[in-house]
Amino acid sequence: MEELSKCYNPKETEDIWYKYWEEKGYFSARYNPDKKPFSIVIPPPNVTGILHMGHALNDTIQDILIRYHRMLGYEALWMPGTDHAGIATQNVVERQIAKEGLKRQDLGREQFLQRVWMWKEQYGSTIIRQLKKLGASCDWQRTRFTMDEDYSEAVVEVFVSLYEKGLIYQGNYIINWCPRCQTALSDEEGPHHDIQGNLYYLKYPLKENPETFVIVATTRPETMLGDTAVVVNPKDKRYKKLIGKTLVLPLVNREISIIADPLVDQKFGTGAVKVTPAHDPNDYAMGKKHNLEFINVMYPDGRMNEYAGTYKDMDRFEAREVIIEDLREQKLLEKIEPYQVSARHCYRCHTIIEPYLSKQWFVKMKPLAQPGIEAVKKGKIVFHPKRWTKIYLHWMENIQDWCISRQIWWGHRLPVYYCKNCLETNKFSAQSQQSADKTTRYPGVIVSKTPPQKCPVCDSSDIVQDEDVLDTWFSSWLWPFATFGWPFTGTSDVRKSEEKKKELNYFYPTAALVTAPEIIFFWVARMIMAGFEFMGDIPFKDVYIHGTVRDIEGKKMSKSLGNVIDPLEIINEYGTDALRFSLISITSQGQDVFLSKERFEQGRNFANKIWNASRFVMMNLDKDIAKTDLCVFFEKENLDIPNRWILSRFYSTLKELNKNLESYKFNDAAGLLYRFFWHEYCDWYLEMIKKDIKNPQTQVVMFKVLEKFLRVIHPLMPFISEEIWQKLCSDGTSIMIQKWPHLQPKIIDKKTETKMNTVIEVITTIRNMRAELEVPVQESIEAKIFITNKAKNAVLSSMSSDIQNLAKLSILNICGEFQHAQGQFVSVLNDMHIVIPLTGLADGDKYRQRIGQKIAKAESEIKAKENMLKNQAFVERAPVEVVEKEKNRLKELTELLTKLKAVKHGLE
RNA sequence: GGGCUCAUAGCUCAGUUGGUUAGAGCGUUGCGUUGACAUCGCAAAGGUCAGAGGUUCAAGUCCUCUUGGGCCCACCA
Repeated sequence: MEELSKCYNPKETEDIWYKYWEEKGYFSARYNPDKKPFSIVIPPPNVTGILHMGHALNDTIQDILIRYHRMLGYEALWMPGTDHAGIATQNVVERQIAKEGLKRQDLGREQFLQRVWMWKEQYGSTIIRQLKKLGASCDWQRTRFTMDEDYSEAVVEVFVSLYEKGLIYQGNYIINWCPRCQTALSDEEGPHHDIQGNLYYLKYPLKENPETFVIVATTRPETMLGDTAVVVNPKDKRYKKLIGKTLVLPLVNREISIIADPLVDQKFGTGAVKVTPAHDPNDYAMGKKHNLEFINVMYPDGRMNEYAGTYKDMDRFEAREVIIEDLREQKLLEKIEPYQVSARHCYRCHTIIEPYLSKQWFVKMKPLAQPGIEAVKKGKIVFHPKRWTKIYLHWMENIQDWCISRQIWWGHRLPVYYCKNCLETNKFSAQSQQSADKTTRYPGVIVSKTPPQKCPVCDSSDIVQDEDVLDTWFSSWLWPFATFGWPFTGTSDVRKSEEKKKELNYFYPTAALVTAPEIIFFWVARMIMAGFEFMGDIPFKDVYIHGTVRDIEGKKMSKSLGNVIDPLEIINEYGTDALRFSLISITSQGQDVFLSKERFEQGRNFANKIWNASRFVMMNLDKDIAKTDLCVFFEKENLDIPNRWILSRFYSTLKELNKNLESYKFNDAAGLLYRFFWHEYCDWYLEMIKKDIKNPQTQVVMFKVLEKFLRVIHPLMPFISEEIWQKLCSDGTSIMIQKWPHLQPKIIDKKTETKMNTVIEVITTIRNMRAELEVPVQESIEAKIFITNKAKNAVLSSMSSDIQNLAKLSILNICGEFQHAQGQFVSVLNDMHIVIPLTGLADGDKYRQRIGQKIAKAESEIKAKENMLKNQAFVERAPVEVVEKEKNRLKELTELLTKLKAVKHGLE
């Protein structure tokens, strides 16, 4: 065994051990029929990602689960990888080329994509390197990327399969359009946020009588240029007579009619609603229902188009201002009221989304959701904490179709091809889109896994591929099985693909999915749907949802707010184990995590404590002690109280620890280990055995408990546990591959724990008395303990030298019946009197006061208990044990009070 | 509009199915550095558990309402 330096220095060891683990292949997992599988797929971080606290928390939890199960003897696989993150990555590269004064259109699709791949090669593994710093024990050889060739095959397979089942369709609908990213988005990608806007009341003149108006209220007046009707409630008396009449739309002078629909709320605004079918989902539905015209008045970039007349080329918000001014001039503006509007925003660039009519591809979700709903209801998939179940189910039960086409370049291109000839031929013929036949459902549209050489309908070879790419989540939702190589079409090597299938069967379904609440809909729910659809089974059994990492003020950590605490900085300053331990210990079940830098000191201090205690043990440990078998040793039953106690405490702790880890209570696990090691092993056990440290039984127990502690702390603090393990138990193997300690219920010994508690209480009481008497630590004093209980007397007698040591006593007498005497300081501890002679010590003012306080407290408690027991209802209705307990407690209190009073009396 | 979540010591938070005297870390106060650790030790102070009502023999814990934070969902122009 080597000398250890005085402080734990994480920087010197972490990288070395990480490299060692990786080189030894300890992270890799493969098909192994002799072991049970335990697998987790990482929520793939964006390739553009850099490690933030959210990742640090998320991945620490997963690493704990993986390391724990690996030690339990499972074949533990943690599947790593990154997500191509369509819009996010495209934005990053666009910004990069913007520095060269270029737009992606300047480069053209192919060249631009080349630049993205270059970027990915250069920076795409940043987050992987950072995960390694965190100690993540992923099977890196398997690292997947959602744009890998074989992964792309999975995406195509899925698209074609869903299309053939009729679950993917194309159509013109109002979708969420980001004018900045210039792409369609799914509903999930356009979260609602309130903005302060206005409700504008516009006057639309009646054709037959331009001096009378219908007043409509709108929050987006610029859309009025595309209005094709005004709708009122048929029951609305104000407008009944006007239904069917014609209005002249101001500014554009187009005639629109007044129609009636019961959906209109008479109480809102004026009760008359302008209808812009091409710019609002409700209006769209209204337009469909009443056969209205759809007039799109904007370009994709949010500027007004040729249908906007004189407002052409103005930005939508500029147009809003100008239109309002123009209406005001024409006296067609009734009023403007401030109004809070809830508007969707692009989740990538936060631009206000424009509901926009366009032709997109959609997935029919209702049929896919059904098995996912049942699985959760039946408990085949369990959310932790439970409350997310409801949120998941609510979303699944109200699921909307998923817009999956994106008008960007970076991503999986749709496996959709167009036969120009067919498109041309069918242009003017009214085509039924209801056809069940996948080849004729959309004339001219060919959906195919491989690019078709010629059109199956007309044989033309004038075929082009759809320009759009798929939503990133359309590839992510396949992650739990596509990462294993599904659908295994890529290789012609049959044996290899058989092997891959075997692996998938072995590791799928995965054990748990660990993630933050933000992506339950984006990802978790969709993975469940894809799992059922393509694997016929759940993708994971447990979903553990942890909290969001926030700053100390409760704000979400984000770069733009500048409130981030960089995990790498913490690693640099305090060490990885400190980061991991601190993060875990403040994460209670799914509650958000409020972080400040100081929190990491606790982790660092704990690491240092482990380090120094280990150093102490190693300095005092005889060689070869490691070989002694603890069990045999324990069987002899000749262990003294401290040794029995610490063993019992270890196994008691282990029992709780196992429970906590199984139920995802990581903060409890961390707290348990912290308290055990610091306050039991170090504060009491090591202090107690110091005086006789060469005692052979102590040597063994001291070593064994430390060694086992290192194993159980390893999943939380992998580096320091390895570093010490290597020095303490140097048989050349890593702690990573050791067995998790086997629970030994026989060693849990509550009697010994009780005995030791008595000793601890006695010592604490004497220390307290010393402090009150202001006796310096160096000064040894005399003390007596009076106890009539023979068993307790025996315990204290056998431990008297320990008590003397830890309470710094020169003489300790353990006697029977308490005798009152003058000039002594007496404390009453349960059934014991603890006495310090006052000769040469400060007078007992403080002490007299203290006794008075204790008497008052005992009296008030006794009164409460007496009242409780006098209460007939309590005695009759409470369980017998509880009543018994209260009676005993009252008895104890009464005895205590008698003693306290006697002591006080003796003082006077 | 609907839903979730939080409010416990000066600060940040634990507190299982209701059952003795409500816990931890940090901070505060006092004492302490000859050999594991000052990233430390010993001891202490500090709480009418947000407010009101209810259920119960018994409420920090269950129910209702109120107040104040945070979050999510939602087609009311």
